[in-house]
Amino acid sequence: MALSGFRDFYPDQCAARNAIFGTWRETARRYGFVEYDGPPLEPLELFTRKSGPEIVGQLYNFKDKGDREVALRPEMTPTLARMVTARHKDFKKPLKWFSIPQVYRYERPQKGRGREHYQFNCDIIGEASLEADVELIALLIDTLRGFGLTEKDFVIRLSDRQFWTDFMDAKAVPEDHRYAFIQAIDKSEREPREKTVEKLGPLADEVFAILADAGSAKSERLDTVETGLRHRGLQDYVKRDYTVVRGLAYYTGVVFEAFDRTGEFRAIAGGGRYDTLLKNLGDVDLPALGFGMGDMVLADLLNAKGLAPAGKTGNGIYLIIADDGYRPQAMRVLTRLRELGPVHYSFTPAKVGKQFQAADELGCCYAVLVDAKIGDDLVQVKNLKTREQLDTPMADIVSAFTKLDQSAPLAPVHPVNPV
RNA sequence: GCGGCCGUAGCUCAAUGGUAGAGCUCCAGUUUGUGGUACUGGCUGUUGCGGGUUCGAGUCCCGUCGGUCGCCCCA
Repeated sequence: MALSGFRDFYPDQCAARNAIFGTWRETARRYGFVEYDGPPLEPLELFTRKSGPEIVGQLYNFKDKGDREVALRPEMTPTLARMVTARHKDFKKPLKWFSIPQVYRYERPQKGRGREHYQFNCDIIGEASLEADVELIALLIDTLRGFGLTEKDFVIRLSDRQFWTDFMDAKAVPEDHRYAFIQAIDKSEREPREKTVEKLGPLADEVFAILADAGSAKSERLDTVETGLRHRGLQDYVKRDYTVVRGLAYYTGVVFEAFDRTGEFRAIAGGGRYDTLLKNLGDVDLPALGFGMGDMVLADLLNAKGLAPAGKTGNGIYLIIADDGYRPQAMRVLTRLRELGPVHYSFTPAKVGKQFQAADELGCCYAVLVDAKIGDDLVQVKNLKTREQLDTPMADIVSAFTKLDQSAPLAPVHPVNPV
């Protein structure tokens, strides 16, 4: 059995996972994002520098054989920051990069959360304009739409971290209370009101008024973002909600989280602007923003909506050897068929009926039968769905497939698990 | 780290404190070269593990390990 919190991917599950990856990649590329990757193992210090020593409790970390403190990456942003700051002069701004890393955390597994998952990361670096925020949120929306989800299924809750920073400035909240203040807002939905009131003190009434009526609080940034999304026809996918602050300390501007409308699942995705992070980590002053989306909550949601990508593996062509004496000639046919798509055949002599049954069970669309007629370079091609069959010279094999292809597309020529 | 629920065949589950079973899956057949159904046969268990109560424990009790859901946390 796999370690607690880790997953085995049997072929059907692997195909389903790869289908998710496929939609992620396709959508990112349509937005002009390019893919990058980094090492799964990093110096421990890379993560403590960004998040403080407390994070170690949630990491898979250890000493390697060279006595180096290392950790499996819990997130992609520090790696991205390192890669970008090291070579940022090699790249024209803004950078639009995405990645699908497997990330790890040492926590007790629960629904939608294991000790590893794949996280679709999209970041724009080197662009201060709010147009980038609009573009990134649009990409998030289109990604979810790419799975067949609609505005009835999910909503992006939009907020502005800077709004709260300005608010705390205006109310002269002392520096050492600000983290707790933000935390209290973050938890206000899940905690009893009295507890939040206690934490917020005299500002409680004002804060609750803002949370209850997002329209009462001014944010030009959110006005601009909402207008930009309206121009794209995406206004129904978002809702202003100042309770979203994101736990992370490093966000500086517009932040957002994607939730399913039923509230049954935890957040599907989250992100925002982190304009000062690259300067703090790498001493390169570049504005940046990004989001992350995990595969587990997404898969749970798609399952619940009946939108899970088909995990069926198989199909292709089954090569039937009518008599094992023709096996040598059949191998020549096999090589030719392999140019067209996935081909299966029996490794050992078997009755024709058995071979047809095997073809069936594998979900093959076509059978190609080799018998005595191979002496005249003829093979029998059969559509296993319609049961139609015909003899054809090997040279015309492709047109035979086409001829027998009634309604279904010529499945064998399409890859089964596109990645 | 804390709490609820659950551990019986590969899977889903039965079995009043009294000889551990079924369905599905898998494998092999149903006589000679055309498949999904049907039929026949076969494989698989230290009932998670360790103690205790009892004439007798899959069943009751204690512990432990594992799973799952939630809390904490969420970078």
